[in-house]
Amino acid sequence: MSSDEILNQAQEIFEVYLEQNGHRKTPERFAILHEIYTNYGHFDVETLFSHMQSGECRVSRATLYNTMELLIDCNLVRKHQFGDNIAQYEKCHRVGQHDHVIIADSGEVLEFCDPRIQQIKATLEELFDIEILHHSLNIYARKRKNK
Amino acid sequence: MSSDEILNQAQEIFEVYLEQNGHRKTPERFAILHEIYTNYGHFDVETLFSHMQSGECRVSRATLYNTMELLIDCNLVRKHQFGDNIAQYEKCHRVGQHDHVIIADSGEVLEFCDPRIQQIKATLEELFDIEILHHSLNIYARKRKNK
DNA sequence: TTCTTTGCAAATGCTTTGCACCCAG
DNA sequence: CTGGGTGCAAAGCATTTGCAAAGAA
Repeated sequence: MSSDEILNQAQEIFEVYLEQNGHRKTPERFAILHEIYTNYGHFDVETLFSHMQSGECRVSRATLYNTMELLIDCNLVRKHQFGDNIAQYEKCHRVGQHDHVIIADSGEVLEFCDPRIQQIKATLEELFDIEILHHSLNIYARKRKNK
Repeated sequence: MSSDEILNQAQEIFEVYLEQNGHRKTPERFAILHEIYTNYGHFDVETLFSHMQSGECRVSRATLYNTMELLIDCNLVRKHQFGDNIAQYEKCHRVGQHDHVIIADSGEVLEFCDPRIQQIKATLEELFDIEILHHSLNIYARKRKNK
């Protein structure tokens, strides 16, 4: 599936979500979705804000924060807190469940997916009699120096 | 090992750490360590602050934040970010590596330890040629309703 | 005495909120 | 039209910082 198709699907999902929840389909909301799905893997609100300031549709920080909540609510975006207190966001439509390796020096974020996580979750659900909603696994590491 | 012994060991570790790194052994620092090791599992700075205000040794928030860094540096305390942007801390001397289940409704924190995490980490170190420093795995769940 | 540490209060930086104006429905 | 949405600026809140005073070495 091309990234255009992914964007289109995301827009459709967002539209349906907005309709079903009685929210208006404003140009700002779609501009934000478009920006996110066109340009980023992981990002923070400030980056998004400054990029969109130099674009055609300028939105305020307030609108960005509002819209992020909507996008999170309809599973088009996920929110992370990687240690510092700047929230990081990530688009997540059709992106398989994965986890993160954060490189200490550079802040670079790698992604991986290990099936053993699912096994652990299954064990926990039984052990604690809980229903797992989601999880976050972050590995903090540094690159090996000696080759 | 009793909790008194754990406290004593922690104090000793802290003392050695302070000496070796040219930090002074102030009463505030030991009062904070004592408060943490006597009273909490997980806690945030504000809780610690207000509890210590009503105690004998009153410390400022600034000192609390400073001291938390020292304690983290010598592995007597760990820092978490469970989603919101209030940092949560946890004492960790002689507490085996473990991870967390956060119950959505109540905010209750359960602990667990699964050896498969270590296996995953070993795999990742090889895969990405990195040296893993630490990790954080948080499972967000809700309690099963029907019994 | 010396120089780190403390405490206070002000500053910072991310995020939220209040409110007047605007526009999707 | 009408009420939800937007932008702006102000407010909130956790955390950090500057600086004078305190006190550990």
